[in-house]
Amino acid sequence: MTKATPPEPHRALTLRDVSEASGVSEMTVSRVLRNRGDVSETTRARVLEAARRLGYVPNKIAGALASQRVNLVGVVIPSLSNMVFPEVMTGISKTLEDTGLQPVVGVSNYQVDREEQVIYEMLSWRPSGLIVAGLEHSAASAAMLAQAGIPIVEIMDIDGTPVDSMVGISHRRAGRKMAEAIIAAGYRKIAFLGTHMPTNDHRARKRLEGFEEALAAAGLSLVDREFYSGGSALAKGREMTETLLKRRPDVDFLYYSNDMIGAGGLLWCLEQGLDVPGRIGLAGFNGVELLDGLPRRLATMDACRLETGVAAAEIIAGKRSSGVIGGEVIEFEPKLQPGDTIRNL
Amino acid sequence: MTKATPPEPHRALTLRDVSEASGVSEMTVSRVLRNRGDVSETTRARVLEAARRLGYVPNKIAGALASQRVNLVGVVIPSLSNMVFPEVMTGISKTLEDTGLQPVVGVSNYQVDREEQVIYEMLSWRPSGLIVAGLEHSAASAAMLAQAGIPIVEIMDIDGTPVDSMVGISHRRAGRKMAEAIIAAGYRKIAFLGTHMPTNDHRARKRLEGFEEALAAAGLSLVDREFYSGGSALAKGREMTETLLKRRPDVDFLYYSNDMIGAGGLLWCLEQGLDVPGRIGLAGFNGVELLDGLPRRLATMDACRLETGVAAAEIIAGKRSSGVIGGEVIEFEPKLQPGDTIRNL
DNA sequence: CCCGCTAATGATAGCGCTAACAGTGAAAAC
DNA sequence: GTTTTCACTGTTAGCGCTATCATTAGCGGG
Repeated sequence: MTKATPPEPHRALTLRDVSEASGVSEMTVSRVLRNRGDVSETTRARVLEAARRLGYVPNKIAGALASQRVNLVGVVIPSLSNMVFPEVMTGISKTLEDTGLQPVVGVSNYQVDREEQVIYEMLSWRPSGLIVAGLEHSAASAAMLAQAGIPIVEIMDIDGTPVDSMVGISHRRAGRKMAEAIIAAGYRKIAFLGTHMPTNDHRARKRLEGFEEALAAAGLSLVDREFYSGGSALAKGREMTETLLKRRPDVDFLYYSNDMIGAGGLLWCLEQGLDVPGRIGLAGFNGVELLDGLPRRLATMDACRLETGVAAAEIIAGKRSSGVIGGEVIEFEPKLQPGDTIRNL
Repeated sequence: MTKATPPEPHRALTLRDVSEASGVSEMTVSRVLRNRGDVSETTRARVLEAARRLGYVPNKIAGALASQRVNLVGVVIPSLSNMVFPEVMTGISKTLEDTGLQPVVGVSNYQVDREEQVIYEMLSWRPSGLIVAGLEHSAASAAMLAQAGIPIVEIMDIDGTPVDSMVGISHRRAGRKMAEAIIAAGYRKIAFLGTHMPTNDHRARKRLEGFEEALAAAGLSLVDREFYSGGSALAKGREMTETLLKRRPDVDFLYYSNDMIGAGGLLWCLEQGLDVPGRIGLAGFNGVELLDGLPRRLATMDACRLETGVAAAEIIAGKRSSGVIGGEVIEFEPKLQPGDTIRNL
């Protein structure tokens, strides 16, 4: 801890400073800096030079208040650390890039009350739109969203009723589809491994519900299940798989609630020399990039995260002029990626 | 795309609406909503009830302009998708939680000009402080930061001169330390595998420089090197390792610029039945959680990301009253985690 | 030579909130 | 009874910018 360069104490610069330095009115400076209205080339050059020389940075707070326009789009997601939301963010950022809108991220940690705070905080900055992960919110959150008077897009789940618009896949249907593929491949003693329920991960829950529905429709039911929470997902997948297979050696398929624990399980099975997918099959969910590097490719189901981000951002940016002004519903079709861990049909 | 509940067109509520609904002045409403100054219990209750009933959300734009205070802390990082920045964010968020400050993330994609834009955008919202990853910025960025008049903390690298404060580890030293451990363990034909240089990943570059310095000091030099860019890091690690070992079968140590490609390499080596760490040793960098689930634990070096986030946030929040007002320098000591892929000394 | 027009610039009035100060009434002190 | 005090509430004046309208100069046409 030593002393370095202490920043000089500065009164923050305002339009007036630039205006005085360039000999024109504040209004003209404002016009130059925003490229709005007619300004002569010479004035423009003089103003820009002065602004640059002084190191002027406009005050958007004042600008936003005066113009009643804020170029921000709030994005409320449960977590940054599980690889799935960053990809949605990529889609959002890319789409917003050429619209002058800027995404602002808030993280709710899968907690309803935290989400409520984040939404409140975001709305208090009067953004141009809000993208929220999931359809399940506290009553207060839902009320705020409905009242906000801006486009709201709920993403990554469409099994429910949106406040305004929604974009994503049906997790219930994704679970069903996976179960059908597994059954069709001839597996019968199927177990589930996932995050500890009931968490507030509604999407994982719906997936499992859909999965069990499809099993039931085929006269089957889950043979066993194993849950975890916290820790390294890869390591947990490994442990859970070992535990479960020790308990029920007859199981012939392991359905994981996400790819990370699935990858852990796959590594364990391969180490044990188990015949995958002959003796036992495995499948995860999400289609994370990581899987490409595994010794064998885990069967999974793509959640269309990039597309979801893109479509959500398009709705906010008004790029998707379908005539409808709000309340759009866009469903993507999750694609099964059979990989190498499920028998060929 | 169907029609759902269209949000009713609302004129946004203001303090005046709440004030009229509760029969007190706007000022009193403001006081209640901010818990500031003396307000009688009965008035407070009336105001809160009215605010709640109307669904009032304060306008922070106006509040910030009037009070000249913004409870935002800008965080500028190169990427969200490589697992390392989310952990820094965790440290920042947790530390800021009870200070009333809110982190706002901006992503620069390892591009200098993009970083400049993001910094400009952030500063234009007049945040209470700014946390920026790295010490290398464009001249314009550096000037803006120096002028901003708010605490600036550059993180994750201390090999250079900060604008104001800096927190992190010395990557040069981390590279050196790893090289020394490898040499001490008796490895002599050492190769490097990493991201394609020169990227704008200055930290990886400095690590390699330190690494080569230490090799040189022991009379050694890199036997070979291999670079990649883009794609699944795990898969790339696998490919690069194969390529490199086919080219130079005599190599006895592989130093990876990050854990993800290291993990890919490790998986490949194990599949090939190579004797790790006897015949060949491996090491990565970063200490990602993922590694815990691998069949063998990759040697790595912890970058103290959580601590870095915490300390940076503390500086901004003024929690670290070391007497010094700015220009703090906090260095963390990267810890070697030998794992199972480097011979015991 | 005046009119009408356009291009360029300036003056004025807020945006919705809060800091700072100015009351107000009732209880406490003299 | 009068003054002081204190707890509470209201009034005023901006914060730094932009929307809107007003003004000026320049210029070609009749």
